Amino acid sequence: MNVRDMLLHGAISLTPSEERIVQVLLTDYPAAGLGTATSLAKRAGVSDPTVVRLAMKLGFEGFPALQRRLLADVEARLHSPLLMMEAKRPDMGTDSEQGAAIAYMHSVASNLNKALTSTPLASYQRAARLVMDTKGKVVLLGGRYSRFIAGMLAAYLLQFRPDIMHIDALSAQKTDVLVDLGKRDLLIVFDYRRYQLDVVAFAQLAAARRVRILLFTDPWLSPISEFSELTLTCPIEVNSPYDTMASSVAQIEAVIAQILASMEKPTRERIEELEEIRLQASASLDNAHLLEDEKPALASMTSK
Amino acid sequence: MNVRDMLLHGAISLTPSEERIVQVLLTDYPAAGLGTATSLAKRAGVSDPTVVRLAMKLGFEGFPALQRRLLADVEARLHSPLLMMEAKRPDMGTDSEQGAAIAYMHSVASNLNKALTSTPLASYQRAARLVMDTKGKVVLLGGRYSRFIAGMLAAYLLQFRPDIMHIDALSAQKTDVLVDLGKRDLLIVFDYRRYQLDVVAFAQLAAARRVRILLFTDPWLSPISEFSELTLTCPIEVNSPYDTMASSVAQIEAVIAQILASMEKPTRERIEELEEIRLQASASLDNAHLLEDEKPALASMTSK
DNA sequence: ACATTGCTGAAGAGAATATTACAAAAGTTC
DNA sequence: GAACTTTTGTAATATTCTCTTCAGCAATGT
Repeated sequence: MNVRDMLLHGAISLTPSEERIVQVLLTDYPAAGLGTATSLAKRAGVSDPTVVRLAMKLGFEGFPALQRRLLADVEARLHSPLLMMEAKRPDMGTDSEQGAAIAYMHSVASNLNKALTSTPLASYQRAARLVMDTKGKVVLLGGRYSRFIAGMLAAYLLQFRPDIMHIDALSAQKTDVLVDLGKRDLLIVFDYRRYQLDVVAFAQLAAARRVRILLFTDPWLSPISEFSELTLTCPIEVNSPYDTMASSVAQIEAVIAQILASMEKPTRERIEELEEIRLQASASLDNAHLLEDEKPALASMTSK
Repeated sequence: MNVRDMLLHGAISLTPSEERIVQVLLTDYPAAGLGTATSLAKRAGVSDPTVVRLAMKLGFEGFPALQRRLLADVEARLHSPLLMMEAKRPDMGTDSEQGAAIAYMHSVASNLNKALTSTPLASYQRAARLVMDTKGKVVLLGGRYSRFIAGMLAAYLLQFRPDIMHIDALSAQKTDVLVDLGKRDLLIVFDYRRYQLDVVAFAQLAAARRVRILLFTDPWLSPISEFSELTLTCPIEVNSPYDTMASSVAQIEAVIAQILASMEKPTRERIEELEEIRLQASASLDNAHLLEDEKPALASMTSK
């Protein structure tokens, strides 16, 4: 079993600091682990003994042992047939001209795959628990674009628990919200690169008030990560001047899925039923269609 | 210049022992050089000082310096998209119990792949043209969840053309907007299943006023498709009581990419520059971090 | 045959790194 | 809110690694 799988599916419970290390390691796997233990520690913002402890927790004799295993992985991967193909990759002409949209979709797909391999299950579990165990309010906040993601998550969460509050546009007055927040509350903040000053400032103020913080950001990490309780990262770079948010959306949906899974059966069933009913209600709305088309699965585009 | 090229095309004359080292290094590049100097020496059947001398001969300050350079190579090679795909491999029966989030992500990934193959390029091109050729206003509207996607698209479009208007919550008063709309205008509407009555109604009224309609919906088609000018579909079903919106997000981003691609160069460059500048501005925000590590590409977070 | 030059490895000094021990801080539980 | 457990970082220690010095060795030229 290679180290990546150990980190992703490992049955070991990780402490917050250890989780940060794992995150760094997975984001830049395995290179991040091939330097010294101290360099890895610094990158993860923890101390070197913590790195060593993690190595031992994983069953290695010490950090060098883990490193040797990583090296074996590198070797294996660099000799894989895929890499040979990679060497002579033509780079596709799809891009430049006409097929921009298709090229873009491909690029998003590979981005999503990266997301898949760089966030361990434990992070989702923690996020789910963090949200559901919070006794006080849950406040959501996002940046210029990411505020829409915050909104989505808020819309979902509303169905699971009370006291959800989405701060859409961050005006000066909105800072007043902070007055009512304390250590029993949770701030979920989305801050992807070109980290917004006002968002960071808000989070900082919240942190000062001991509000717990769940941060969604990119692998470069928003400054907020320094005082967040849990940070979930997600790759965002695609072949476009803009970053993609598709993976981020998938990520919050995954958190929702995790919450759903960790609920007691009765609760979950109630919600599923609720959703079922809504679906049927809407279906009856346009029965007409359903009667005409037996297999709508591939009907895609019509026009006039 | 990477180390391999230095070894291959380097203009340095090598002693026999050094040549053996180079050979080993090239045979198993770069893994052979990532351990200790002594281990490499042993593999080449020479002594460690010889390895050190070689490193210096190549212009490095010492063996660790050479090693750092090798690491950079690894990173570059391992981060190619192709290898990411290979690394993912689902395996595992993660599903049912604990791994809900991971299972969900996989499911989204396959959903996205489906999206990739089910919308022809032509649709994106038409959508792009429709948006950019509209002389009048562009109004965006979505349902309970999809209104966030509408918001995102609106946020992007605002940068490309004037007269963008996002109707967030659909109140009775908002219908008044219709008064000002006519056949020179465009309504972009998102309506995924459990098609919302009010959204459908609004679209219907718009259609009656000859407003052109661009519809984003699922393969089962919202009733709006009957009077829309162009319909883009996108699979949404995943293993969860809810539907995913990740692919929909990817889709609108793809439309943006297409718009960007079909712009005249000057316009596009202006926008790309704008984005560049924003990015740099935010980068300088945490320069402090980047200075510490030699390889900032992934250097990400330090603290305390 | 001898001297010169350059290559190489052994050994050890010095530096960097990993690890342990301990104490402070944070979180948890009653 | 106090006692407990857990987690984390600091500082000291132990280990490992790099690199320098030097002496032996081989090749080449005189």
